[in-house]
Amino acid sequence: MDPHLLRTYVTVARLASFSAAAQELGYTQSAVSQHIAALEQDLGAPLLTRRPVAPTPAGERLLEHAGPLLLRLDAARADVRRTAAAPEAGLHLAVTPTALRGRAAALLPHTGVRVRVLARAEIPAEVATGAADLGLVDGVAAPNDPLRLPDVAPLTTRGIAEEPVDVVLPAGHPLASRSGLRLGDLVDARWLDAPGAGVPLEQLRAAHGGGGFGAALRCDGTDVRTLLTLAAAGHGLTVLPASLAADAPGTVAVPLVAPRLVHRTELVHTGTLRGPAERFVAALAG
Amino acid sequence: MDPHLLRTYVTVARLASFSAAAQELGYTQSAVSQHIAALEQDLGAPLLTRRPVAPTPAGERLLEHAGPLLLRLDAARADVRRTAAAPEAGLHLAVTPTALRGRAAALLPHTGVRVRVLARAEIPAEVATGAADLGLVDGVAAPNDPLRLPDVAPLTTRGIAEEPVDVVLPAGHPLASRSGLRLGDLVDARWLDAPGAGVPLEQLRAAHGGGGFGAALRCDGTDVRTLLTLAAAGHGLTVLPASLAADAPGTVAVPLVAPRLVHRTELVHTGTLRGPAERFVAALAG
DNA sequence: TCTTCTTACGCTCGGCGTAAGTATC
DNA sequence: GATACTTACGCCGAGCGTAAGAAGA
Repeated sequence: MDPHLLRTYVTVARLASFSAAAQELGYTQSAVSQHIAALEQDLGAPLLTRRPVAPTPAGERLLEHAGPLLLRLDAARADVRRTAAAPEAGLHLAVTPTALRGRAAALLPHTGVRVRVLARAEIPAEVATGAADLGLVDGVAAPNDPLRLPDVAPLTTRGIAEEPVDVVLPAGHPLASRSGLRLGDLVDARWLDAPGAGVPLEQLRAAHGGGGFGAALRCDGTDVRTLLTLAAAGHGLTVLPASLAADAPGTVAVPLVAPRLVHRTELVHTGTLRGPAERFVAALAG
Repeated sequence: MDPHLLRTYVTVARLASFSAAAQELGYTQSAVSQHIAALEQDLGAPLLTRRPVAPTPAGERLLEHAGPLLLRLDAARADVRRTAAAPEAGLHLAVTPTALRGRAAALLPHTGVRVRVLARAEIPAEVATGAADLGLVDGVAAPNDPLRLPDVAPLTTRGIAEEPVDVVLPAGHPLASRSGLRLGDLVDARWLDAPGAGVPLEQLRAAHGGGGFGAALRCDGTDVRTLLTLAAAGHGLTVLPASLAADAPGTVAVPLVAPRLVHRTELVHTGTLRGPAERFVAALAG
């Protein structure tokens, strides 16, 4: 299971074509054919049907494994090189849309910072592969409970902030006058599913334990303003950290009182911090 | 980063010797030397000091990555082969010491079953690499909260049982007459650390949020009886599922009432179940 | 001086490209 | 018959072993 062969395989599967994959990878189409044949021989099972080119059941399984594997391989290489290389001058941050606020924002150095806003699930990979020095991720969890992040590599996480969670309702919503809301009362409400910008419904479903939280509208991307616009227009509910939910026009923020949940922000980094990243983390801790 | 080179590297690091690693791997010592040189060139950094042979900082990082990487590689290969191969006749279970009870035990087929009792952390790897068809893992968690298992490969987990958690005290302990105990009152107690046999202190620490739970005595292995003997002798406290804690001689089991925690048992398997494993899971679900 | 890793060198085999073959649409 | 994957074959380089070299204990 040479990583090269694996990479060829995922490319072929993605493009559903040997010749297109060959072109993308800079091989001849013959070489790609030989790669796939070698993999199939090694694993003792056909991985692709030809004409049309599509993964077999065994191939589907391999595809599920291949992504994380190649990612981890990249992460390992990046981590080792970074450990050995001289610390860089700049500071690259990868953050979720609602994670960079408060102390973290205040303590950011004033020069040499680059910030990338990404969806929650992409942050660990970004940090692991060295595309970012530090990640800031947020989400809802039980108090003092760490967030559940995809583990693409051995990363260190540390909670840096917790605050109450508000439910965002359109102004005039029947529940908008309540002083507190229980998640159980909202299981069957219309919800906005915006895993990139807001809190994934999955996390609410997990916190409540079980089903419900059907998505009325799906919103991709990392723009919180759009999410709030949709909430104000009554397309569904969403949750936000209390300090952020307060000043969204056209909406009312009501504290979520049960189950006991907090909006938690975590810092994600590799064990080996140096340069500006190290100073920023030290400042945050001190 | 050829996996072969990686495997050679971890072997050399483990044995702290090129020649010993060569012998173990069936290479000449020259080949091992070339492997390490190739890796170091590829990664652009020295990984080992020679004489004595020990990992450099960069090498330490690589070691952290290498284990999970090679494990995932094994898991991928096993998964693909299993998907393609004919379903096997027997049923291999990998279980933690206190996970195989109740319905799961009752519904087990009467022939062709092999059970291996392992520490919690080893079960996912066992299932992922195909050494077991199914895993049963237990631990404490918030109600309806999934257990946090090391993710070595894309595995499917499903909760199959939850029950109250008891604290096991030696008979005559000052707190033994209480009707319920709060975890917060026990932070500074003497605890038994038996990650293989019982609930890891780490999980209690996480549930309580913060420090404490110092280990008075460490007990390795997967034998619950020994753990209870130690508890009865007053070497420290431990927690167990209520149904199990009740009948341990020389001890008193007191329900843990806060924070709200449950002893949860989960089924771990790959997506592709067949043969006896599939029937067993279906029986458990139905 | 002995042990242990490194380097030199030659051989073999793996892997790529060219080109011919074959199967499907 | 055109398109797209497979197979044949030759070439080059990667990787292994043998053996000589170097460096530390």
